[in-house]
Amino acid sequence: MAAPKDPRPCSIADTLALVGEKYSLLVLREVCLGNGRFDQLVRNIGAPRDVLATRLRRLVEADILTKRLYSERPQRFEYRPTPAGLELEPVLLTLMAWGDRHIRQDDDRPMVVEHSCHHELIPVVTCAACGEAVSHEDLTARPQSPGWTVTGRTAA
Amino acid sequence: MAAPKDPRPCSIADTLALVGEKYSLLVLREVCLGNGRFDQLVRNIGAPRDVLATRLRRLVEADILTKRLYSERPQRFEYRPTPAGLELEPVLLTLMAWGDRHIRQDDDRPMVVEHSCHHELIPVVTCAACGEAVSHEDLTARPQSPGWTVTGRTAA
DNA sequence: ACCGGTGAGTAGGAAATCCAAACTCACCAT
DNA sequence: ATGGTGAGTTTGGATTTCCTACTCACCGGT
Repeated sequence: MAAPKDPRPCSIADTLALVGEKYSLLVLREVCLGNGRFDQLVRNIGAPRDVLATRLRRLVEADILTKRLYSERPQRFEYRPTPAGLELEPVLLTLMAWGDRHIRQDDDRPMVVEHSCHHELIPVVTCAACGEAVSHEDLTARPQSPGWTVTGRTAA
Repeated sequence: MAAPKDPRPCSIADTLALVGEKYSLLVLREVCLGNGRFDQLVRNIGAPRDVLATRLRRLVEADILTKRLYSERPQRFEYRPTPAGLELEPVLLTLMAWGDRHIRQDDDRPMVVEHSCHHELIPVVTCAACGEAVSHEDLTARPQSPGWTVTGRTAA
Protein backbone atom coordinates (compact mmCIF):
# COMPACT_ATOMS: atom_id res chain seq x y z
CA MET A 1 0.00 0.00 0.00
CA ALA A 2 3.07 2.26 0.16
CA ALA A 3 4.38 4.31 -2.75
CA PRO A 4 5.10 2.09 -5.74
CA LYS A 5 7.29 4.76 -7.29
CA ASP A 6 7.08 8.33 -6.14
CA PRO A 7 3.57 9.57 -6.55
CA ARG A 8 3.34 13.23 -5.93
CA PRO A 9 2.12 14.58 -2.61
CA CYS A 10 -1.61 15.08 -2.90
CA SER A 11 -4.46 15.33 -0.45
CA ILE A 12 -6.77 13.62 -2.90
CA ALA A 13 -4.51 10.59 -2.99
CA ASP A 14 -4.07 10.65 0.78
CA THR A 15 -7.81 10.82 1.38
CA LEU A 16 -8.43 8.03 -1.09
CA ALA A 17 -5.86 5.94 0.74
CA LEU A 18 -8.25 6.08 3.70
CA VAL A 19 -11.66 5.83 2.03
CA GLY A 20 -10.89 4.76 -1.52
CA GLU A 21 -10.84 1.03 -1.01
CA LYS A 22 -13.72 -1.00 -2.28
CA TYR A 23 -16.86 -0.67 -0.10
CA SER A 24 -15.42 1.99 2.24
CA LEU A 25 -17.62 4.79 0.95
CA LEU A 26 -20.62 2.48 0.90
CA VAL A 27 -20.00 1.76 4.56
CA LEU A 28 -20.05 5.48 5.16
CA ARG A 29 -23.29 5.77 3.22
CA GLU A 30 -24.98 3.18 5.41
CA VAL A 31 -23.61 4.62 8.60
CA CYS A 32 -24.80 8.10 7.64
CA LEU A 33 -28.24 6.61 7.04
CA GLY A 34 -28.20 5.16 10.52
CA ASN A 35 -27.60 1.55 9.55
CA GLY A 36 -24.50 0.93 11.60
CA ARG A 37 -24.74 -2.71 12.63
CA PHE A 38 -22.53 -5.35 11.16
CA ASP A 39 -25.20 -7.57 9.68
CA GLN A 40 -27.11 -4.62 8.28
CA LEU A 41 -23.92 -3.53 6.57
CA VAL A 42 -23.33 -6.99 5.17
CA ARG A 43 -26.85 -7.17 3.79
CA ASN A 44 -27.14 -3.66 2.46
CA ILE A 45 -23.71 -3.42 0.88
CA GLY A 46 -23.27 -7.01 -0.24
CA ALA A 47 -19.64 -7.16 0.83
CA PRO A 48 -17.92 -10.26 2.23
CA ARG A 49 -17.89 -10.20 6.01
CA ASP A 50 -14.13 -10.34 6.37
CA VAL A 51 -13.56 -7.45 3.98
CA LEU A 52 -16.16 -5.46 5.85
CA ALA A 53 -14.48 -6.17 9.18
CA THR A 54 -11.18 -4.95 7.74
CA ARG A 55 -12.75 -1.78 6.35
CA LEU A 56 -14.48 -1.02 9.63
CA ARG A 57 -11.23 -1.39 11.53
CA ARG A 58 -9.45 1.00 9.20
CA LEU A 59 -12.26 3.55 9.24
CA VAL A 60 -12.37 3.54 13.02
CA GLU A 61 -8.60 3.87 13.17
CA ALA A 62 -8.80 6.84 10.77
CA ASP A 63 -11.37 8.53 13.04
CA ILE A 64 -14.06 8.44 10.39
CA LEU A 65 -16.26 6.04 12.35
CA THR A 66 -16.67 5.23 16.02
CA LYS A 67 -17.70 1.93 17.49
CA ARG A 68 -20.50 2.37 20.02
CA LEU A 69 -21.71 -0.25 22.42
CA TYR A 70 -25.46 -0.52 22.26
CA SER A 71 -25.91 -3.72 24.27
CA GLU A 72 -23.89 -4.73 27.31
CA ARG A 73 -24.72 -8.33 27.99
CA PRO A 74 -24.37 -9.72 24.57
CA GLN A 75 -21.73 -7.25 23.53
CA ARG A 76 -23.18 -5.55 20.47
CA PHE A 77 -21.62 -2.70 18.60
CA GLU A 78 -22.87 -0.12 16.22
CA TYR A 79 -20.78 2.08 13.98
CA ARG A 80 -21.52 5.76 13.74
CA PRO A 81 -19.88 8.57 11.83
CA THR A 82 -17.53 10.94 13.65
CA PRO A 83 -17.61 14.65 12.82
CA ALA A 84 -14.80 13.98 10.34
CA GLY A 85 -16.85 11.18 8.81
CA LEU A 86 -19.84 13.45 8.42
CA GLU A 87 -17.65 15.90 6.56
CA LEU A 88 -17.28 13.25 3.88
CA GLU A 89 -21.03 13.10 3.34
CA PRO A 90 -20.84 15.85 0.68
CA VAL A 91 -18.64 13.52 -1.34
CA LEU A 92 -21.35 10.89 -1.23
CA LEU A 93 -24.04 13.38 -2.17
CA THR A 94 -22.02 14.60 -5.12
CA LEU A 95 -21.33 11.07 -6.31
CA MET A 96 -25.01 10.21 -5.99
CA ALA A 97 -26.08 13.26 -7.98
CA TRP A 98 -23.57 12.42 -10.69
CA GLY A 99 -24.84 8.87 -10.96
CA ASP A 100 -28.44 10.07 -11.03
CA ARG A 101 -27.61 12.38 -13.90
CA HIS A 102 -25.26 10.26 -15.95
CA ILE A 103 -26.08 6.64 -15.31
CA ARG A 104 -29.86 6.78 -14.96
CA GLN A 105 -31.02 9.62 -17.14
CA ASP A 106 -34.55 8.35 -16.62
CA ASP A 107 -36.25 9.19 -13.38
CA ASP A 108 -35.81 5.87 -11.63
CA ARG A 109 -33.53 7.20 -8.93
CA PRO A 110 -33.29 4.71 -6.07
CA MET A 111 -33.18 7.43 -3.43
CA VAL A 112 -33.95 11.09 -3.08
CA VAL A 113 -32.57 13.28 -0.32
CA GLU A 114 -34.69 16.10 0.97
CA HIS A 115 -33.24 19.25 2.43
CA SER A 116 -34.71 21.05 5.42
CA CYS A 117 -35.88 23.76 3.01
CA HIS A 118 -38.41 21.16 1.80
CA HIS A 119 -36.94 20.83 -1.66
CA GLU A 120 -35.16 17.86 -3.07
CA LEU A 121 -31.47 18.27 -2.44
CA ILE A 122 -29.44 18.92 -5.54
CA PRO A 123 -25.93 19.43 -4.26
CA VAL A 124 -23.87 22.21 -5.81
CA VAL A 125 -20.24 22.86 -4.97
CA THR A 126 -19.61 26.54 -4.43
CA CYS A 127 -16.70 28.76 -3.50
CA ALA A 128 -16.81 29.67 0.18
CA ALA A 129 -15.42 33.12 -0.56
CA CYS A 130 -17.78 34.36 -3.27
CA GLY A 131 -20.62 31.84 -3.11
CA GLU A 132 -20.57 31.13 -6.83
CA ALA A 133 -20.99 27.61 -8.17
CA VAL A 134 -17.62 26.20 -9.10
CA SER A 135 -16.90 25.35 -12.71
CA HIS A 136 -13.72 24.08 -14.23
CA GLU A 137 -12.86 27.20 -16.22
CA ASP A 138 -12.80 29.31 -13.06
CA LEU A 139 -10.11 27.26 -11.38
CA THR A 140 -6.37 27.75 -11.32
CA ALA A 141 -4.10 25.17 -9.77
CA ARG A 142 -1.25 26.51 -7.68
CA PRO A 143 1.21 23.78 -6.85
CA GLN A 144 2.88 24.37 -3.51
CA SER A 145 5.63 21.80 -3.79
CA PRO A 146 8.01 20.79 -6.57
CA GLY A 147 7.15 17.83 -8.72
CA TRP A 148 3.83 19.25 -9.80
CA THR A 149 3.91 20.01 -13.44
CA VAL A 150 0.62 21.31 -14.68
CA THR A 151 0.20 22.14 -18.33
CA GLY A 152 -3.19 23.85 -18.11
CA ARG A 153 -4.23 27.05 -16.42
CA THR A 154 -1.52 27.37 -13.83
CA ALA A 155 -0.46 30.44 -11.98
CA ALA A 156 3.26 31.16 -11.90
CA MET B 1 -17.79 -6.88 -10.54
CA ALA B 2 -21.42 -8.06 -10.59
CA ALA B 3 -23.60 -8.31 -7.52
CA PRO B 4 -22.04 -10.67 -5.00
CA LYS B 5 -25.32 -10.98 -3.17
CA ASP B 6 -28.00 -8.37 -3.68
CA PRO B 7 -26.65 -4.96 -2.88
CA ARG B 8 -29.34 -2.37 -2.96
CA PRO B 9 -29.79 -0.11 -5.93
CA CYS B 10 -27.77 3.02 -5.33
CA SER B 11 -26.30 5.70 -7.53
CA ILE B 12 -23.33 6.04 -5.20
CA ALA B 13 -22.47 2.39 -5.73
CA ASP B 14 -23.06 2.65 -9.46
CA THR B 15 -20.83 5.69 -9.76
CA LEU B 16 -18.12 4.06 -7.70
CA ALA B 17 -18.31 1.05 -10.00
CA LEU B 18 -17.07 3.39 -12.72
CA VAL B 19 -14.59 5.60 -10.88
CA GLY B 20 -14.03 3.81 -7.58
CA GLU B 21 -11.25 1.51 -8.64
CA LYS B 22 -7.76 2.25 -7.50
CA TYR B 23 -6.17 5.18 -9.38
CA SER B 24 -9.28 6.08 -11.38
CA LEU B 25 -9.91 9.34 -9.57
CA LEU B 26 -6.22 10.16 -9.64
CA VAL B 27 -6.32 9.76 -13.39
CA LEU B 28 -9.17 12.22 -13.44
CA ARG B 29 -7.17 14.61 -11.27
CA GLU B 30 -4.26 14.58 -13.69
CA VAL B 31 -6.47 14.90 -16.71
CA CYS B 32 -8.30 17.87 -15.20
CA LEU B 33 -4.91 19.47 -14.58
CA GLY B 34 -4.06 19.03 -18.22
CA ASN B 35 -1.63 16.16 -17.84
CA GLY B 36 -3.29 13.69 -20.16
CA ARG B 37 -0.42 11.73 -21.68
CA PHE B 38 0.31 8.19 -20.79
CA ASP B 39 3.83 8.61 -19.47
CA GLN B 40 2.87 11.70 -17.49
CA LEU B 41 0.11 9.71 -15.88
CA VAL B 42 2.46 6.87 -15.05
CA ARG B 43 4.95 9.25 -13.48
CA ASN B 44 2.54 11.49 -11.62
CA ILE B 45 0.28 8.79 -10.28
CA GLY B 46 2.78 6.02 -9.72
CA ALA B 47 0.52 3.30 -11.06
CA PRO B 48 1.69 0.26 -13.00
CA ARG B 49 1.38 0.81 -16.72
CA ASP B 50 -0.95 -2.09 -17.36
CA VAL B 51 -3.34 -1.07 -14.63
CA LEU B 52 -3.32 2.44 -15.98
CA ALA B 53 -4.09 1.19 -19.48
CA THR B 54 -7.05 -0.77 -18.11
CA ARG B 55 -8.37 2.24 -16.18
CA LEU B 56 -8.07 4.50 -19.19
CA ARG B 57 -9.99 2.07 -21.35
CA ARG B 58 -12.79 1.87 -18.83
CA LEU B 59 -12.97 5.63 -18.29
CA VAL B 60 -13.14 6.25 -22.03
CA GLU B 61 -15.82 3.60 -22.37
CA ALA B 62 -17.80 5.29 -19.57
CA ASP B 63 -17.59 8.63 -21.38
CA ILE B 64 -15.62 10.26 -18.60
CA LEU B 65 -12.51 10.71 -20.72
CA THR B 66 -11.87 11.01 -24.43
CA LYS B 67 -8.79 9.95 -26.30
CA ARG B 68 -7.54 12.71 -28.55
CA LEU B 69 -4.90 12.39 -31.22
CA TYR B 70 -2.32 15.12 -30.85
CA SER B 71 0.25 13.83 -33.30
CA GLU B 72 -0.49 12.10 -36.59
CA ARG B 73 2.71 10.59 -37.81
CA PRO B 74 3.90 8.97 -34.71
CA GLN B 75 0.40 8.32 -33.47
CA ARG B 76 0.23 9.96 -30.08
CA PHE B 77 -2.81 10.22 -27.87
CA GLU B 78 -3.82 12.40 -25.02
CA TYR B 79 -6.69 11.93 -22.61
CA ARG B 80 -9.02 14.78 -21.80
CA PRO B 81 -12.09 15.00 -19.58
CA THR B 82 -15.52 14.95 -21.20
CA PRO B 83 -18.26 17.23 -19.84
CA ALA B 84 -19.37 14.30 -17.68
CA GLY B 85 -15.81 13.90 -16.44
CA LEU B 86 -15.61 17.56 -15.52
CA GLU B 87 -18.74 17.15 -13.47
CA LEU B 88 -16.77 14.82 -11.24
CA GLU B 89 -14.23 17.51 -10.47
CA PRO B 90 -16.27 18.71 -7.45
CA VAL B 91 -15.75 15.27 -5.95
CA LEU B 92 -12.00 15.72 -6.27
CA LEU B 93 -12.13 19.20 -4.79
CA THR B 94 -14.16 18.00 -1.83
CA LEU B 95 -11.82 15.08 -1.22
CA MET B 96 -8.83 17.40 -1.41
CA ALA B 97 -10.35 19.85 1.06
CA TRP B 98 -11.13 17.00 3.45
CA GLY B 99 -7.58 15.73 3.28
CA ASP B 100 -6.18 19.20 3.78
CA ARG B 101 -8.31 19.62 6.90
CA HIS B 102 -8.05 16.19 8.46
CA ILE B 103 -4.80 14.63 7.34
CA ARG B 104 -2.49 17.65 7.29
CA GLN B 105 -3.83 20.01 9.89
CA ASP B 106 -0.62 21.99 9.47
CA ASP B 107 -0.36 24.32 6.51
CA ASP B 108 1.77 22.13 4.28
CA ARG B 109 -0.87 21.62 1.63
CA PRO B 110 0.68 20.28 -1.55
CA MET B 111 -1.65 22.27 -3.77
CA VAL B 112 -3.98 25.22 -3.54
CA VAL B 113 -6.72 25.92 -6.04
CA GLU B 114 -7.60 29.50 -6.76
CA HIS B 115 -11.05 30.58 -7.84
CA SER B 116 -11.70 33.28 -10.43
CA CYS B 117 -12.85 35.52 -7.58
CA HIS B 118 -9.15 35.65 -6.58
CA HIS B 119 -9.59 33.84 -3.33
CA GLU B 120 -8.37 30.39 -2.48
CA LEU B 121 -11.09 27.92 -3.30
CA ILE B 122 -12.67 26.34 -0.27
CA PRO B 123 -15.40 24.14 -1.70
CA VAL B 124 -18.74 24.09 0.09
CA VAL B 125 -21.62 21.85 -0.89
CA THR B 126 -24.87 23.76 -0.93
CA CYS B 127 -28.50 23.07 -1.73
CA ALA B 128 -29.40 24.24 -5.23
CA ALA B 129 -32.88 25.25 -4.08
CA CYS B 130 -32.11 27.43 -1.08
CA GLY B 131 -28.39 28.04 -1.40
CA GLU B 132 -27.61 27.01 2.17
CA ALA B 133 -24.56 24.96 3.01
CA VAL B 134 -25.59 21.35 3.51
CA SER B 135 -25.16 19.74 6.88
CA HIS B 136 -26.12 16.29 7.99
CA GLU B 137 -28.93 17.31 10.32
CA ASP B 138 -30.78 19.04 7.51
CA LEU B 139 -31.05 15.93 5.37
CA THR B 140 -33.84 13.40 5.12
CA ALA B 141 -33.41 10.25 3.09
CA ARG B 142 -36.41 9.23 1.02
CA PRO B 143 -35.94 5.74 -0.35
CA GLN B 144 -37.70 5.31 -3.69
CA SER B 145 -37.48 1.56 -3.95
CA PRO B 146 -38.04 -1.29 -1.52
CA GLY B 147 -35.09 -2.81 0.24
CA TRP B 148 -33.97 0.47 1.70
CA THR B 149 -34.37 0.38 5.41
CA VAL B 150 -33.17 3.51 7.06
CA THR B 151 -33.28 3.80 10.81
CA GLY B 152 -32.42 7.49 11.09
CA ARG B 153 -34.31 10.56 9.95
CA THR B 154 -36.44 9.09 7.23
CA ALA B 155 -39.59 10.47 5.79
CA ALA B 156 -42.50 8.08 5.61
C1' DA C 1 -31.36 -28.42 29.97
C1' DC C 2 -32.00 -28.33 25.03
C1' DC C 3 -32.90 -26.29 20.43
C1' DG C 4 -32.92 -22.90 17.18
C1' DG C 5 -31.75 -18.13 16.01
C1' DT C 6 -29.01 -13.79 15.93
C1' DG C 7 -25.05 -10.76 15.98
C1' DA C 8 -20.23 -10.21 15.20
C1' DG C 9 -16.90 -11.71 13.66
C1' DT C 10 -12.58 -15.61 12.01
C1' DA C 11 -10.53 -19.37 8.98
C1' DG C 12 -9.30 -21.37 4.63
C1' DG C 13 -8.44 -21.99 -0.02
C1' DA C 14 -9.86 -20.60 -4.85
C1' DA C 15 -10.24 -16.64 -7.93
C1' DA C 16 -9.23 -12.23 -9.34
C1' DT C 17 -6.08 -8.10 -9.21
C1' DC C 18 -1.98 -5.83 -8.82
C1' DC C 19 2.83 -4.98 -9.45
C1' DA C 20 7.50 -4.35 -11.61
C1' DA C 21 10.27 -5.02 -15.11
C1' DA C 22 10.96 -6.32 -19.70
C1' DC C 23 9.39 -6.19 -24.23
C1' DT C 24 7.10 -4.37 -28.63
C1' DC C 25 6.21 -1.24 -32.32
C1' DA C 26 6.51 3.01 -34.75
C1' DC C 27 8.75 6.84 -35.35
C1' DC C 28 12.48 10.64 -35.05
C1' DA C 29 17.38 12.45 -34.36
C1' DT C 30 22.38 12.00 -34.92
C1' DA D 1 23.39 2.23 -37.27
C1' DT D 2 22.38 3.67 -32.70
C1' DG D 3 19.86 5.76 -29.33
C1' DG D 4 15.67 7.82 -27.56
C1' DT D 5 10.60 8.63 -26.87
C1' DG D 6 5.70 7.68 -26.46
C1' DA D 7 2.19 4.45 -25.80
C1' DG D 8 1.20 0.83 -24.60
C1' DT D 9 1.31 -5.12 -24.05
C1' DT D 10 3.38 -9.30 -21.97
C1' DT D 11 5.00 -12.07 -18.35
C1' DG D 12 5.17 -14.18 -14.07
C1' DG D 13 4.91 -13.73 -9.36
C1' DA D 14 3.04 -11.28 -5.01
C1' DT D 15 -1.22 -9.49 -2.90
C1' DT D 16 -6.11 -8.99 -2.23
C1' DT D 17 -10.66 -10.36 -2.62
C1' DC D 18 -14.21 -13.44 -2.57
C1' DC D 19 -17.13 -16.84 -0.63
C1' DT D 20 -18.53 -20.60 2.33
C1' DA D 21 -18.27 -22.39 6.47
C1' DC D 22 -17.21 -22.13 11.17
C1' DT D 23 -16.88 -20.15 15.94
C1' DC D 24 -18.33 -17.91 20.18
C1' DA D 25 -21.60 -15.64 23.11
C1' DC D 26 -25.91 -14.83 24.08
C1' DC D 27 -31.20 -14.99 24.14
C1' DG D 28 -36.05 -16.98 24.03
C1' DG D 29 -39.11 -20.65 24.18
C1' DT D 30 -40.40 -25.44 25.96
